[in-house]
Amino acid sequence: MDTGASPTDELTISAPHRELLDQVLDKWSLSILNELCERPCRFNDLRRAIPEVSQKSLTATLRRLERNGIVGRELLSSRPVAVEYSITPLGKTLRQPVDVLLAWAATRMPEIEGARRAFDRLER
Amino acid sequence: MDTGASPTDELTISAPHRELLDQVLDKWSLSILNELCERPCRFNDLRRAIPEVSQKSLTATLRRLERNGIVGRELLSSRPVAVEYSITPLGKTLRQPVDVLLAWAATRMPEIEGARRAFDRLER
DNA sequence: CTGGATCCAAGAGGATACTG
DNA sequence: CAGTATCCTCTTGGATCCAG
Repeated sequence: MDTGASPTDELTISAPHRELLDQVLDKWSLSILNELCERPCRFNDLRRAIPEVSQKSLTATLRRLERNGIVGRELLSSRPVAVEYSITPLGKTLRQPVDVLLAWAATRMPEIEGARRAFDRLER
Repeated sequence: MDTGASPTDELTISAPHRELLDQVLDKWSLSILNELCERPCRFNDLRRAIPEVSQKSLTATLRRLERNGIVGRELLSSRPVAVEYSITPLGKTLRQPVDVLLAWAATRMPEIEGARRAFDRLER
């Protein structure tokens, strides 16, 4: 495997890409994706699974993910309204890149914590 | 090394990891990394390279990246003060995961724009 | 049960002025 | 040149109440 990066610069970042990643990698999206990758969930299932998120933020995040085609929303019944959220095929393709990122975070965390301590020590 | 996590959920997200990714993938970090991956830069070089960022945000982002060991800061002279920012070895390890993410964004962008249009059409 | 509407507090971030 | 300090605005997000 070639880690030598592309000869030119694959890393160039455009505004639309930045915006997309902002929408998809925001504070709660990863936790939601994590839940929905395991099983479809109703609204309150997600609230229970991620207790720190407020109802408002959960609604907003789900709407955003739905708009971007990452999660699907299905009306199940309509008397005591039931809604089921699930991951879409497109959403599943996001998992591998995110896993790479999480793996990086996990591996490098000790180094980074060391850097933080060194920085804080000097800066004080 | 196995931390005891089940083999199927690599995607589990912990608070420290989330926080780390927030610090390192925020609005301006990717553009800064992009510049510094090509060459070390002085403060105003970066301002010119990324005209949309304010001085305040640039300072804050550089400080944060420096604290996390992603960029280095070197005082060059001291009469008309000169400072050079550069990517660290740790910072370079971030490039591959970010590239994977950007590649995802680039390939999936058409699909996502389609999803957005469909959503907006129905919701209106 | 799902989620819209409203109010409010806290933080992010821009503009400007000033300093070593 | 490379910031720091201040002010001020705008957004984000929590809490609460209400509706289909």
